Amino acid sequence: MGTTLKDLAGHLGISAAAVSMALNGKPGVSEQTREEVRRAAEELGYRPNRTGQALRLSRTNTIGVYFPSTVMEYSLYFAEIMRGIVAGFADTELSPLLLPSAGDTGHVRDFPDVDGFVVVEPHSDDLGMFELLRSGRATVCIDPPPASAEAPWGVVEADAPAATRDSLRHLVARGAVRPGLLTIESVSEWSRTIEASYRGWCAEHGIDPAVIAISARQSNEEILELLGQELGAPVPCDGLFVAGDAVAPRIAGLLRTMGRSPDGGFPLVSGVDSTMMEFHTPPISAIDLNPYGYGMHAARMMAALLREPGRPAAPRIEQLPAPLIVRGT
Amino acid sequence: MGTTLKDLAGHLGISAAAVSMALNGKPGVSEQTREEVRRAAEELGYRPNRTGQALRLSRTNTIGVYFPSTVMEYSLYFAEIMRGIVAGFADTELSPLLLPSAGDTGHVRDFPDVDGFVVVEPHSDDLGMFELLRSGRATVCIDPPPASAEAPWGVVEADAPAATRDSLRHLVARGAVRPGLLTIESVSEWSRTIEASYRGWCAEHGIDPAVIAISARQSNEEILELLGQELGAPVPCDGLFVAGDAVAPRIAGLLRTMGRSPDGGFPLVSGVDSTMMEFHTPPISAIDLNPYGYGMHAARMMAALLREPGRPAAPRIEQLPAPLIVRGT
DNA sequence: CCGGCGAACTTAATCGTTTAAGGAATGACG
DNA sequence: CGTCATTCCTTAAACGATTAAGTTCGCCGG
Repeated sequence: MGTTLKDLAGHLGISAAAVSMALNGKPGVSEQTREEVRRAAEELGYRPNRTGQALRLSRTNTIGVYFPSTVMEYSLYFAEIMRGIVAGFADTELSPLLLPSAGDTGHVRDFPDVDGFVVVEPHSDDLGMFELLRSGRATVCIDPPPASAEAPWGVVEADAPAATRDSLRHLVARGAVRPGLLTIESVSEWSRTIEASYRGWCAEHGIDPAVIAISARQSNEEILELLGQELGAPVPCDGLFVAGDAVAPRIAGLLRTMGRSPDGGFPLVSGVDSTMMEFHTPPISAIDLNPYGYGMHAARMMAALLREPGRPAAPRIEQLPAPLIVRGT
Repeated sequence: MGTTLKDLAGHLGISAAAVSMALNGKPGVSEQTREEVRRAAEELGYRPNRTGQALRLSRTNTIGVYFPSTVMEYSLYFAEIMRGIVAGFADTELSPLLLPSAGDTGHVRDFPDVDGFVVVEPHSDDLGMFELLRSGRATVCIDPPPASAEAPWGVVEADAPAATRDSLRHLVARGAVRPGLLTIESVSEWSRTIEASYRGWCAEHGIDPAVIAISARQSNEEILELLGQELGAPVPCDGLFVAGDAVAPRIAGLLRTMGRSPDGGFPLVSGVDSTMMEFHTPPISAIDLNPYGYGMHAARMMAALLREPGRPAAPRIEQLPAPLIVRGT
């Protein structure tokens, strides 16, 4: 094993307590001793044993990262969130631990010794998430949880209403008269907010809403059928805001078989950007949700919350900008 | 806090040591007492404190999961691996901890208190990976590490040569005369093995190899240029095995602008399957690498290795089948 | 000259668990 | 009846850290 506090103390001929106080900046040791201890610690490569600390302080400095398994079903977005979380915790004293999701049974089998939870996309159909929020431990959610859940300590979210309006404006600018909305699920607050914003926008503009709701594993034939209905309506849907990760290319492919294309009169906006949109032929305009930033900010917020005493009176909410990236002609 | 061993002991009027022995199946307590202890533990909801255990046993039951940041750059595959790892550890006593990657500096800033590492795709350009393998702790790699690295304890890998041959055979069956290989990186043993297998296959069949090497963030124009060269060769490349995650749809899009299509004389096989291939228009044949299974098996292997005393004499290697999923006409 | 005080340490307790060592009771056996 | 092994439990130490509660010692003021 590595150097322990006792090793250091023995080496210096003083007590372990003195070494601890010296290293942690606590009063009770002379400046001279403190400096000597620091030097020796450096020299012997002393690293405090986190387990010992955890036991003594009853604080593990470990954060569970939880996500419903559906989040990853079809997702580049998820990988970026992970990357952000890892990066965000990298310069704190905390470490992210991956938790199994308990979507079905609703029982998080065994709460590990963690100080808090980062919950990625709390979906209303994920029972485990409710349990985590009820646990009383620090929680930061990436995207807001449903209203029926216990309030989290903090939330990192996108400005979905603005993103929706920007997207619709862009579709209209590209010639759409009755832009539609395609959603892939309705269990996240994000997609619910988007749908509400879309309907609000339609009401404002006197447009009959065209909402196509599909699921991730639905067949192309079925989706084609749904698309056909809206495209063949009296006032045809002639543009789409696709709210879901990695779905827009799939829709673009289907539209192509109907003789429609993003650069040929049927504009498309993806609600979630990724390299897939950037390098698609033709490129697809998209909302940059900055998932890496989400993860990063969630981690930072968690670290900040744990540094403060107690839990905040009201959930801390951080809204990240979600700009529209315009692509193609 | 929860119920402790001492609480239980007090409740039963016996010593904490007896309770510990009873619960851990150690000899030294009567069967009757053991049963009483079990019942009381159940009743009071006793869960051993992992920190206390960790300190005493100097074993944290926590496993670092490490991956080079490039793995996630463009990847659905990665999300599935994560899901597998989480699921694989879910019914063991171990928990996966996410580690920041140290690709550039090569210094894993601070080894956390973990019993081992699962290294996802050890890329030869990732210096942090070398350090983890040198640490002496238990390591299981998903995909083999480069030969220059310290040997890992275990490896979970795909049968890449077989997958390559299957893919080429399929391309030929679909009419290709000179099937080419498109790779997106050359730092993984996986892609190196594929390239070697491809070249071997070409030699066997008296075919001039057509290898197109691109990088994930290369522009479509540049890739178009490279494709043009091979498609305009004296013996034109007329089919592609695309070794990389989520790249095939992008290539399909580019080929379309050249008047070629997977279902129109230019067959395509993706080296990595995902829902993107399944739902692409037209669907794209692909190798099912079963990333979820990778993660799962890596986790299981790690748990098994840690249960055995010492490290295995030779690296344990587990090869998972990687069948070709044929799609389209 | 002594009480008191602050500085700079040390000692010891503590967090929750495991386990080696010790001890009381019981039964077997010579 | 004494000895010895066996069973079943308790005591105590240990893991590595932090921290409350002593313990010296020098120094200042009265």
